Amino acid sequence: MPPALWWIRRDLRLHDNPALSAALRHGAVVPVFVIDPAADGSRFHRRADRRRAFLYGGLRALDASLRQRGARLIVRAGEPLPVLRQIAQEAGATAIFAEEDFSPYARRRDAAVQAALPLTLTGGLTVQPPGRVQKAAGGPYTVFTPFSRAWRALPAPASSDIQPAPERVPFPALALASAELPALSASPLFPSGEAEARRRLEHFLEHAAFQYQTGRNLLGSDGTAVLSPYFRFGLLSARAAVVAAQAAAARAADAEARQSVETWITELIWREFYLHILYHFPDVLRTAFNPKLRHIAWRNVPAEFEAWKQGRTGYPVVDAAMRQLAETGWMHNRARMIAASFLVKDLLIDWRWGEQWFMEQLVDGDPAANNGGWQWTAGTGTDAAPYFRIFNPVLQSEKFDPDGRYIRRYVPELRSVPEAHLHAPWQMSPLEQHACGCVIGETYPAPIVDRAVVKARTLAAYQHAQARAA
DNA sequence: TGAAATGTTGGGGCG
DNA sequence: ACGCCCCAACATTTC
Repeated sequence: MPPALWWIRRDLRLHDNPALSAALRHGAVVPVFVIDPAADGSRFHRRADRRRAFLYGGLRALDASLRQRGARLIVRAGEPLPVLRQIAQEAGATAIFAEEDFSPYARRRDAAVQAALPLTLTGGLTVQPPGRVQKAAGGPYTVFTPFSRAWRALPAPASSDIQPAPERVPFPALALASAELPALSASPLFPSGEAEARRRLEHFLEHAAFQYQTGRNLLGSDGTAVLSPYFRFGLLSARAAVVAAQAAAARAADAEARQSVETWITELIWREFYLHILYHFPDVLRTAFNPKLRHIAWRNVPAEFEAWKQGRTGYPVVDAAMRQLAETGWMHNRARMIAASFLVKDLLIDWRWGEQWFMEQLVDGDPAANNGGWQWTAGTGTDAAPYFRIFNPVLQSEKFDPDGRYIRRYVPELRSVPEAHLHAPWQMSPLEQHACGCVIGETYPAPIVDRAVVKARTLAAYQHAQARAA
């Protein structure tokens, strides 16, 4: 049999990989990754070197695993179609297999390749592909709860559905050139690779998963799985994760622990929901899903946007969140909601500015999930938070960082502030400020907005937009 | 996966 | 014993 190309994009794994399995059934396999300047230069990925470093680390790990199995990864840079045509010719390949992706760019790219080359797209990015979860009357869901009900009503994946990593990957006896991956320094917090992803999943499902219901909201503790970067590049199969979580739920000690694991599965369904939404409504990347909220009179004050990005808003929990992002390339989910709500509802800055910044900074930055989260926060999206729902950063901080561990970890200027004042340090008297060495306006910024006025301002802007659209 | 204002209820202190 | 008030706790409403 002539060989097949396994075109790798965001499925950097050997286990449970339908594209790889299809290529293996075809014959010898040439694993290919194309460094695509159009994708790398796009609005969301242009400055995202941290994410790129994680991707390249994953490719190096994949190459090492492939070499243990008799194959290797071929890396080429250029436009996908001519590059694939060239490699297919060099290898004498008669088929190309790839995992289907659903962003508008990915769909355009794949359609162009498919028009010229024998490319077969497989599932694997999601447990349920778009189109499988449909309303009874037909058409896509736009509200999460019924979507999740329909998702759960479908036959659950079983452990027998999960393909283990192949023991050998037959590779043609050819000298195929491969480019060096650019050297980018990777974050020590997120060692890349399939093995690390699986270790994290196993560890989570043995411990934190059983207290996930409450633990996931506590900013200062390790209550979440921190798997998002691994899902982002398919170092972990969502289907394998669901099967493993179902097994964990079955061995849970009590109903509460079982419910916690189910809540984590619900988060995976949110991931699928937003991938489905992006597939059915690609315009969400450009404008609000809700047509009535497409023309909000944002204030968009550049200095305030800068303060938000740098974590210098004067609101400790917001600043801790933004500094966690800048320092580590990741942010706790609860913190994402708080920081995003502050940008949109308190500063009245266009949610797309925040979406863009998150995409530049996040190791796990994914257009579907990130856009879904921002539109949810802004109240412009599918199943969105109502526009009048405005987080109070002080209350959120008291509730979800009660001992201030999160704030103290990321905002060193506040480390010596007593717990009672940590969430709203501007309320300290001048005497108290000097006593703990934190002087508002000098060593730590004064709040950049007065929360007493933002609520009315934001409600007016949203109501005005709605009235104009009606 | 909100916050704040307003309304309701019921226990207990007190004259 | 009774009515009155206070107030915490909870429910409802509003944005």
